[in-house]
Amino acid sequence: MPDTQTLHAAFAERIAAVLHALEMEGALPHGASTTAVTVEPPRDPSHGDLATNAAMVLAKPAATNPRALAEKIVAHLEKEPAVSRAEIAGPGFINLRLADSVWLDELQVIAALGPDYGRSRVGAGRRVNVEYVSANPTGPMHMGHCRGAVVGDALANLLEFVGHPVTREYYVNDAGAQVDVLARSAHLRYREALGESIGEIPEGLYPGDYLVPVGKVLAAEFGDRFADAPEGEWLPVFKPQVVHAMMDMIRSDLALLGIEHDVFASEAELQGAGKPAEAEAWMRAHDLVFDGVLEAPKGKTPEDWEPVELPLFRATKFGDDQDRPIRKSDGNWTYFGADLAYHMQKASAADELIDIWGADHAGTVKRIKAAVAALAEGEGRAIPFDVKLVQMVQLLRGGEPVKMSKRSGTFVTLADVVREVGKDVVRFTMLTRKPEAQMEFDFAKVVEASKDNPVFYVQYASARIHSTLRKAAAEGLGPDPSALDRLGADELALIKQAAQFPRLVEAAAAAREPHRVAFFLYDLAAAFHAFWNAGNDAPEKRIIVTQDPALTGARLFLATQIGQVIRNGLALLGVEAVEEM
RNA sequence: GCGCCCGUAGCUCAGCAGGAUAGAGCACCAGAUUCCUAAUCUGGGGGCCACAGGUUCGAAUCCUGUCGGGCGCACCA
Repeated sequence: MPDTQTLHAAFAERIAAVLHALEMEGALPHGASTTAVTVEPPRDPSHGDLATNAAMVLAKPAATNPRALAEKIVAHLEKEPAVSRAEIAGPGFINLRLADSVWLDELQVIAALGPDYGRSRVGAGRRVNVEYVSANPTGPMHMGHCRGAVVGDALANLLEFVGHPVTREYYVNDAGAQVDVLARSAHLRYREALGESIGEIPEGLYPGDYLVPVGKVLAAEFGDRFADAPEGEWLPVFKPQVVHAMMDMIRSDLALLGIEHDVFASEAELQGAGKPAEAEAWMRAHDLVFDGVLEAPKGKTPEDWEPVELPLFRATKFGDDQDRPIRKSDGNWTYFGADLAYHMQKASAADELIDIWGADHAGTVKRIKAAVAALAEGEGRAIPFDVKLVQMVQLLRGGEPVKMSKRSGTFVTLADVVREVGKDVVRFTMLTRKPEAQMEFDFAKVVEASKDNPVFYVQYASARIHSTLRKAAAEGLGPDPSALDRLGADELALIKQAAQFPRLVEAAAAAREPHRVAFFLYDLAAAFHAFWNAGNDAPEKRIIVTQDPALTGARLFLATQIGQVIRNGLALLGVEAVEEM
């Protein structure tokens, strides 16, 4: 079953076989490196369906010139039945044109594999842990979290699709000072629920209304027992409860986007289980942590700077600018100290790690990468680790910036946005820009029903295909592959474009760039619309040609498979393919 | 002062682990279209890929430096 063999991979193998044959003939030296040989579709379709640089790369080791070598390669390739033409071009490229049957067969492959078309095994079962969102559990999700959530989720989908077992993980920062603030804020709401007039929420506490119901729950559970009690009594009781309530809220916000994590890792539990201490011991045993004194920061020295001896991780040994403290002078773990232990924990159950962070955390990338590198060195195994930084999203409404401030509690929540424009629009839009570039999200534009709006444009292609199928069915016509040879050049071009999907998926997964799928879909939708539009002027080019059922069947079959590829691509993005609009 | 990201058409952005003449959309220009397969279509102009070096058969892509923009630089999270 060639379910993992993409068309392009198959041809890459055939070309490799040709090179091997040439080696046996003595035209190529034994053991010449072929790693630089590429087999890929040329940018300009007039150059053919596939091109290889083999002759250029291997000319030097073969002690000949590229064109001479190319001729030998071409002689072999021309014998391949699937190759209709092989020619030498430019400095020594070999351009291949594939037989039409190859593409028509690919259409059948799409039909046979359905939702699995594009699935691959290149991930080879390597376990990947993708940590994303990880918003502090101090309030509802707002739009600042949205992009990372979508990018992380789509990336997880993509990695799964190419054969990685994926763990979707959320790190809950429930051990720091901000959750104390949260618990204090909740305590105020608790007193409010007991009938006390609390007035303005004091500076430094969370003012959001979302804590009101939490206060009521606490009041119902504890009565007035903690109303006037010292903080030391209620804080340890309130904190886990409030965090739990926040996480419930966050989970339901994420569910609106169709996001569900496999693991919620609690920083407090991690610390409670002594993981940071274990990590420190391991690091000390490997001479990766030592007691030392930090230099004052260069450039701007804080007034209250004083040298203190702290346990430091040797981050500089792994490319960071500074060694990093893992514990504070009060003995508590630093955020980094806990995070280091957390990454060790993740690495113990995965072969590769990916973190999706907001760009505001860019400054801490080096230290965590250093930590994982140190772990890898200590364990003597490679631990591939990527930190993807996601830039902030500027919210606009008709071109005007939407201001939000967490302090005043007027931030735009994710739930509001999803309610206003819909999950699919949010998800797709977040993927229409590479994550490391800033983007704008304009409420007016993302719901526009026009060609300028990629979400609409792709969805419309899907809807159009389905409406055509419905119309055909009403006339007693349906997809039928028995006369695919009736399809012409325009149709073949469309198939060729759709057939790039498996290759694109692998490339997007390898580069960890799910946005490539969104761009691919936009291009494919554009090609389909152009195909469709040809029928406006020339009725014989329409998909449904009532007087020619055989041709109609073939075109409906084609349209169905294009729709399948669009559906598969959208599924990776977590967007549903609509059947009508 | 240092680090990270970005710099591609007037604007918003792609550019597939280095490939052939750098691509889309918007805007602009010129045509077509009132058709019903609703939410237009076809074509065109427009570029020193920020700049300068380097690596090599070949660079928007990799390396170094410069300039410009954004973000970050605590024992914070």
